[in-house]
Amino acid sequence: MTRFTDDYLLYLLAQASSRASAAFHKELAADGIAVSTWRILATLYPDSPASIGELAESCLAKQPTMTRQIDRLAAAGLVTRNASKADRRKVEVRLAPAGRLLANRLTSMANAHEAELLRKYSAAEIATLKAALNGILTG
Amino acid sequence: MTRFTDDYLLYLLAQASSRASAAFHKELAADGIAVSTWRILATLYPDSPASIGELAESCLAKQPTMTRQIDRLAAAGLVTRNASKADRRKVEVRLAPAGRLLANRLTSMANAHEAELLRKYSAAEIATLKAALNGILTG
DNA sequence: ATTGATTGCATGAAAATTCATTTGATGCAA
DNA sequence: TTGCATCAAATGAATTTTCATGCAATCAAT
Repeated sequence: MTRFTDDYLLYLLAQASSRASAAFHKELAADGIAVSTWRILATLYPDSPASIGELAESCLAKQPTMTRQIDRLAAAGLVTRNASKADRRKVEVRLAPAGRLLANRLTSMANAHEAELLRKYSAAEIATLKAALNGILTG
Repeated sequence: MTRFTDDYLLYLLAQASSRASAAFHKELAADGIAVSTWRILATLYPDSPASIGELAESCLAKQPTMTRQIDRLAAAGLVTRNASKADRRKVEVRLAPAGRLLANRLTSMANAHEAELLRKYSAAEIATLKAALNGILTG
């Protein structure tokens, strides 16, 4: 008897996401960088400010988690946090110079890793996969 | 300027996985079922015993986390835990009757949710997506 | 069989995440 | 305006997860 998960798309997606990221996450760990930190920097890079709520959604975390992550990154001088001009309830988070520098390095690593991961696929296959994933996101 | 993440495959994968599962996870929450519980039951269903380590990998958790999850599920009477005959270091976890009953209900819900999610795609598109994801897993 | 290394799981302590709630800001209707 | 519902973020408490480590079973080599 086969397992239920063998043909369950959501399981496949979660496993694929986890395994595809594993090698890169190991590189991050070797650099002492938490995955959550990487996600925040990647979201803000190169110059896209975001609110706490937007960061939480982008980084797959809850809002209180993100508030505390930004506490840490701000204390470390990687991001700045300012009340939004338009709506003072919102916090506008953006990369500080040190954060942009780090993000620049990490995104290079990420691009290299992605290229390696996709090396065995054709451009058409990759485009198909990305389109399908985007379809799930927008559907 | 676009965001780095806009075209980064690993981000796309993680987001797609999270969003595709969100609706079903909400159903689980309404039933008072933790996602981690669901993953364990789904892995064991219908009758596939697994070790703590195998469950951890299948459920995207670390081994100590899984030990504690199984503590809870065993206490709740949903799974049994026995030393493996072949290798007494290993713990053989399997569904208890109550767990199988629950898993049966949840997998039905999961199948219905997946069907709904995939309704707008053709069989060929779905096959392509699954093949690509499997490629990532085995690559 | 004995030694030494490895594997699988358990567990105490620490860290990260989340829940529930609060606080302050905004928008809207009367 | 005033009052009220809503929204964004912060925060204390509790839960969950993870790290570091320990222990017992197995394996490999002699």
